[in-house]
Amino acid sequence: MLKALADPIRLQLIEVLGNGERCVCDLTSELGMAQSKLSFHLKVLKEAGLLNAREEGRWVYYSLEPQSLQELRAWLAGLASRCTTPASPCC
Amino acid sequence: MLKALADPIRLQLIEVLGNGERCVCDLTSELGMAQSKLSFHLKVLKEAGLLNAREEGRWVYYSLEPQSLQELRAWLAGLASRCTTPASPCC
DNA sequence: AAGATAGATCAACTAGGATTGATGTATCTC
DNA sequence: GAGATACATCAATCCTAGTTGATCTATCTT
Repeated sequence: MLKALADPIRLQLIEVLGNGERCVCDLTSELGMAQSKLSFHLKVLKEAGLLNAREEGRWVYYSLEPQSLQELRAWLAGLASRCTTPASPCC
Repeated sequence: MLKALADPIRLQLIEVLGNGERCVCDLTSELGMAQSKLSFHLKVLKEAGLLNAREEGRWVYYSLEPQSLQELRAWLAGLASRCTTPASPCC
């Protein structure tokens, strides 16, 4: 999942979709990028569980999956809660 | 920063350091990996602002930087708060 | 049914990041 | 000072992930 987030184009997509659902053609024109490229990155994000796809006729609407965002936040919270324990003196 | 997290070895490091500060030699033996490899990944994480390094004599202790974790959580929270807006009908 | 449009998929190419082994630097012990 | 240990860095190789252009499928219009 984190791997999916680690690409500038996909981050851009996440930011845009952070403002709400969008159809692919919107995204294509908004980001001005080759359609196959966009499609590739959407697929990566979707397979990582970060996006929902809603098909409607010949259009597809993508949106962020809030649950996976929540998972990430919980993970980070867990790390933050324990990470300040000092090391026992080494070797 | 997300790019730094997007590597299985670095994730392992993050998980271990999530339990508290560790010295490099600890990490080397715990993860059973080449020292140069470990050093490379620690550097990536440090340059991303995710780790602190505390030098003490000839040892170096690494720990997570809670502030950067907090930044990430805030970012995710922002995304989650707005992402459910439905798309306006397309094209 | 023919043509157009939205979007996915594929194969070939490319490039950036990871691994490896060797070397460098600093600190410690004796 | 000599040797050992902890860690960082470097150059060369390798590999995976992204890009591109073409093609494919499905849906819509007329």
